[in-house]
Amino acid sequence: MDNAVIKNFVMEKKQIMPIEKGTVLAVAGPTASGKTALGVALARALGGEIISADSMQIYRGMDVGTAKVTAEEARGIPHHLLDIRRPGENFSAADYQLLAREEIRRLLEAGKLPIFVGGTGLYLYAALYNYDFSQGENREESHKSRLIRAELEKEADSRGSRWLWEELKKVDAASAEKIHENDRKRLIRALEYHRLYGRPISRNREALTAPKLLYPTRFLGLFTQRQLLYRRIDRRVDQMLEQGLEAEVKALKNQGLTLNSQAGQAIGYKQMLEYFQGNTSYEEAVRRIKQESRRYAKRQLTWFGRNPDILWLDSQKLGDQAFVEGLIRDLRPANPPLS
RNA sequence: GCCUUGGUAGCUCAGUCGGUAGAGCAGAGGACUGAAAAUCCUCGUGUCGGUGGUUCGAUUCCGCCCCAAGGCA
Repeated sequence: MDNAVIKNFVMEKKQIMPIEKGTVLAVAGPTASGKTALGVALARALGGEIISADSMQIYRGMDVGTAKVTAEEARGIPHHLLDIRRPGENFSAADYQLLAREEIRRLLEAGKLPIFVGGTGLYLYAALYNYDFSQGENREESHKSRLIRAELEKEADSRGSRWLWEELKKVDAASAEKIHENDRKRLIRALEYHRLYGRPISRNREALTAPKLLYPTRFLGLFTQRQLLYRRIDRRVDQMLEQGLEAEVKALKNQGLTLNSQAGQAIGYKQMLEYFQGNTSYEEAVRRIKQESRRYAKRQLTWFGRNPDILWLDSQKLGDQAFVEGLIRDLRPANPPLS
């Protein structure tokens, strides 16, 4: 009944070695597993700063619904890549990659430990591994890419996604083989890529199958027994409602947040917007928020579960002061020898 | 008390003119290289309310019992 993650859950204390200079730390895990608090604790103890890896916390004004760190929780630790877009603005994994790597460079130069904290797998991997989005093209091209995408979107509407798949097969058989004919988004991206750059998105097969870490990285994952995690998620959604989720979404709606924007797709926001439109009852909206959050957590576990670089920690032990102190002691860089 | 209609997968229900059953939702597993809190794929055995009878064979027909909803007293 329990997921694959538990199989990797063989954390032994002795596996944790002190971090060396130039290392990047990352804390991953499903929603509501305690990443935020652990990140702050590690940052305080190890001289680090946090780089958020969360596709929705980048939006200003989306606070309680995304469980963004509060000033109190941050305890003076700087958090980066939070609140960097207005809801309604678009943002991509490639944008994130660029910004995140900049942050890494900056922090390492300043002698700080960069600590990634977040649950968006693609963002985390885009920053840390050799993911290649063919970034670095100029503005014009990004504009062009948007046009191409809109065009493909239109064609898909009239001809169906099967047609997309046939098109892709003609120009990039390797991708067509990997992408299911119903997976419209990925089909469109693959075609868009080909039309834009004239080469298949699958060109770099080794990087695709065996991604490599770009920095010495210590990857921690938080594991929680499924039932317990679900209970925590349900409870947290209730807390969000108490903390004013409804008012937050209403305010954003008044500022123009809609269901078709990227930000409007966020769990909690989407369902509240639907409720405001009169499509669902309040109770139904709340039920869906909890359910979608649970499903999301499950997908996150699938995403991180197979990663052999991740060292899994039992999130239940995070409440145990001694456990956290022990973890910090193990991670703390060996003191330079008394010269 | 009598009549009617139901009792089938966690939930809502379909179905078997008698050969032990299937959808939706829920749930589980998986994929993921410019939307990723997005997008997509795969997975359905349950004393067919209980009990007796008819039958080679009953969840399906018949009797009785239990439970629920509605109606009549």
